[in-house]
Amino acid sequence: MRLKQAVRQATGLSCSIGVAPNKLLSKICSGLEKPDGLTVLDPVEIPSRIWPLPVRKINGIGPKATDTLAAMGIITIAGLARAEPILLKTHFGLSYAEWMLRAANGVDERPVITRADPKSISRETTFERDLHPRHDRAVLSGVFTALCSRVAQDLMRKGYYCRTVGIKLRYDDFRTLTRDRTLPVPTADPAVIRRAAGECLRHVPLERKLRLLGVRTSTLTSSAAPDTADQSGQRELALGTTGTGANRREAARGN
DNA sequence: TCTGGGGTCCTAGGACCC
DNA sequence: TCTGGGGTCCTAGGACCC
Repeated sequence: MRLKQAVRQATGLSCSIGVAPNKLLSKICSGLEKPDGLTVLDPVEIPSRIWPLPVRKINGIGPKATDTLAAMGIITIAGLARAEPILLKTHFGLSYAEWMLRAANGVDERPVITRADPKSISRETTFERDLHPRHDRAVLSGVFTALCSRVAQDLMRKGYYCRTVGIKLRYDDFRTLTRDRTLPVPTADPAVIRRAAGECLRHVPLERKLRLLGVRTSTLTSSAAPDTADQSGQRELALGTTGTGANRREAARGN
């Protein structure tokens, strides 16, 4: 209640809170008495308060899994908790099936983490009208370069370098595809990112109109350990002589 | 309920290494 | 020289979340 008061004082907003033995149950509980709710769950109440809920309430079970479960006759969390493990496994694979069963039984051992480094940084945009790769080439090229610049700015502002650069395309029929390339050396340089993204673009069909274009960077390292151009040359050489997989593959591709 | 812009995690195949 | 097992990295796509 003090937390709710503090939020209201700081923001003027109400909030709903779930107090439970773990993150999974807290998340479910936080939604049970919206708006301005405060739900406290004792583990012994799992059968009475959690099991009657639809499976969709579990954070991690989305539209697809909900549909598949419904087709198996499983609607509630109770039904999921009782489900035959082998049956779940055939539909969802071992690890997701095991996770589902644990979740349905209120088991969740994940630690609370309040801060984590990002895994990827990206920018994307949907056009006001679908653009054709050939007829609207100039516009697309400008947008593409701008996206690369914004991603590079984001990287620099947040203090990261990326080693993998990728693109995302959505066609006018809503099909989405991605391509990515991994660089030998981490970078936050807009020109290097633009070149790598352009390379990705060459490996994609460009006959249809495009609805969306995006640029993504991943395999991030923090600013603590960037390679300067000079050092990277030496590092390349050293890797070449010791023979890591990555370096040999680069060599095989003619880099 | 749909769309948009940002993310995370998982799976799977291929290439390559020891 | 070949085969096999175990492992990593890269790439692509899908499900899911806010």
